[in-house]
Amino acid sequence: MSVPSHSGSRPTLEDVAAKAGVSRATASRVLNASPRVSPEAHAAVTAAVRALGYQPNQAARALVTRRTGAVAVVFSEPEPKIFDDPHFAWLIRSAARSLADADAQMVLLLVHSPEDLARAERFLAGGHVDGALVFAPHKGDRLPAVARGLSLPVVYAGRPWGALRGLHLVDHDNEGGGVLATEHLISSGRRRIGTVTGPLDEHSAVDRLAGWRAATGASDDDAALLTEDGGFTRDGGRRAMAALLERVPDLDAVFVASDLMAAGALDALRDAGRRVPQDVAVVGFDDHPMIAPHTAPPLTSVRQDTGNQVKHMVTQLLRLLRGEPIRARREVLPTVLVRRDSA
Amino acid sequence: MSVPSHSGSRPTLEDVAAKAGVSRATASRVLNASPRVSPEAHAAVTAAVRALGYQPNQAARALVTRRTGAVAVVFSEPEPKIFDDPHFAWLIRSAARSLADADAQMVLLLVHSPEDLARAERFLAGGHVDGALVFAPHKGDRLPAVARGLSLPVVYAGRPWGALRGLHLVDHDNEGGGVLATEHLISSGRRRIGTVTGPLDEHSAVDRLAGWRAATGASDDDAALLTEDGGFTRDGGRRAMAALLERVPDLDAVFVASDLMAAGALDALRDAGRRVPQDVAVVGFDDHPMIAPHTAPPLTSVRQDTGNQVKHMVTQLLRLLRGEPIRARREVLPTVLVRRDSA
DNA sequence: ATGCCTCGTGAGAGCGCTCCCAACCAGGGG
DNA sequence: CCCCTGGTTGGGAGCGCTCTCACGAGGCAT
Repeated sequence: MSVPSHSGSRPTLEDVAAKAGVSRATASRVLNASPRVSPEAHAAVTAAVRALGYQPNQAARALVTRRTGAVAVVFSEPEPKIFDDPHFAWLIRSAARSLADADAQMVLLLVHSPEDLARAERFLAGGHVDGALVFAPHKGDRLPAVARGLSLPVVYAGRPWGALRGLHLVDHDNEGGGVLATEHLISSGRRRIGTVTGPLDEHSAVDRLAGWRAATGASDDDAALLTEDGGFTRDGGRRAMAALLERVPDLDAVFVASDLMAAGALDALRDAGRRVPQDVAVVGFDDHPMIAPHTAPPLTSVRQDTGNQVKHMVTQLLRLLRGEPIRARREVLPTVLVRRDSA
Repeated sequence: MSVPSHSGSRPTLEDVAAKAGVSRATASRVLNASPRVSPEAHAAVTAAVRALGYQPNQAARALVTRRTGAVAVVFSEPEPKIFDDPHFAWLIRSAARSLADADAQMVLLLVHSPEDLARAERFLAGGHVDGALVFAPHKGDRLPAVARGLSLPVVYAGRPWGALRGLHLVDHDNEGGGVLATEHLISSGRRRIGTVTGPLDEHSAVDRLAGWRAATGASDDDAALLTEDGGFTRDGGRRAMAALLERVPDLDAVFVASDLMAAGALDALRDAGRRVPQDVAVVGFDDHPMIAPHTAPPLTSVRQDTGNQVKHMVTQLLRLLRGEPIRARREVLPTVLVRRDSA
């Protein structure tokens, strides 16, 4: 039964080769754009591919090349967070675009629970993907440790907790951004500058706070007084702002470590009857396109270019996959201040 | 060179079999939970798997089984939409959860442009996935036609445009929901009831409008007067509400076809100095957990259970994949009215 | 004319897995 | 005592592809 092509199923490379009158090897060369193929053979194979509607079998290809062409994008965050915070939508979108541009498939893994983690580990170890982009900012998250044991190329967003040796990551200059924001407030004459921080189990939150601290030169006592955790949520920002206002009535400026929290802070300020920026100046962080330009008043904010960050992560991962020596294991992207009306 | 296991690379089934002292076939049987394996062989293989840290090679498995264990989730929407509208975050999250529960991998495809469409087609045709969940509500979208030519099991969210023959889909009872909302307004004594619709190139928007029309029994003239397109965006909802208010000053109720638009409509009503619900009663649609309970006043809304819809889509797709006869090609999920304070 | 290199090509060996088929080893009935 | 049955096992083919290797044909220098 050496039937060359059973009409029912998808055509194989064998069928293409037969139709083009060349060997399977030559057909494969054409498909993989090998240089050493005669123009005639190339034309014949191309025509056969088109005529047959041939599509390479990815599983067969992956089996021999040991490459799947897919990349996992892993978010390790509590479930509500990932889906309230518009920042994540932005990250997912950026990842989708960057990976599509690189012709890599994006496999999305959302890790909320220990079971999810076990599932993700199994998946990542299973050879389904060539590498992974990991978003796991929280202290105590087991994902980085798990990923490390996997011998899978991984690039992190921001600094994960724990040992950084040998990790590849793309971070933003969070501390520099905090300095930028705070110095802007100082140079516009503000004297009593508070800050609403993110959860301090995330490096980004810690670093932004450090920037504020460095720029204000606050004493330990002042820092304790002028700092309030807003948990990177809108409600948290509102509550933190209200608390700050109560504790420090003469506050005339605040650096809020995310735009989402800043939106909440603006609500709190409005409720308290403070005018922005006349009574209290506000600087946010992220320059989120869906938030910063649309608050009342529009928010002065530290821009972190999320799309760019993800693009760098993809670039770094692709380099890793190609086995190229990587320029910098840890990339730190700059942040800039975008001035609007709130400060 | 018949070296059984080269220590550098991942262990293969061959290695497991050797270590367990059985044949590759028996080892395979254990892994695939075949019944006809002796307890001893089973134990030996299980132990070997654990000892070696064996992970099946998915590519090899996919090559022979012709199954990848992955499902594509395709969103065909203009880029801004997918990422402003919290509804999409909700959909993605639901899909991630349902597919994870089904032990299927989720490959996310975002289609914004013709190039994206071509890429998606190539991907879907390439045998990377066993099936697809498609969200392509807009009239004129080429995706459903493309998908149809692919001989890939597909389940749609809502009714796509074009011929429905042979399509599998899970929809909500949008018209019924529109009736529910409007009758609630009527029964609470409202007489002049307008509606803010979604873009009428989506069936869901058309159906909700039809529900309003059926319940009000509006004449063509009245329908034209009392209807305004809000485009399923917050700003659109605000503008539509403002337009309606201007055109029909004695309006005392409005059915807004999405919560996001309803939030905008509430802004417009506030701007116009109308009290809700005293002057104008408002009913939304979606009962989105991030919006409806948090507006001022909290929104009475028609609940459509998105998580449930996606779960049904996954169930239907899995059935399709197993080759089981499918109960209903077109499932229509009920909607219920959730009363809060806005109507 | 002879050697050598380059170029295009085909044969064939796998990649790691599943699954068909035949072989095997009991034990029980004829 | 032999055959048959039923459960368990291993051999081996084959999924569709890539890639190494060897080979023939031509071009150039010797």
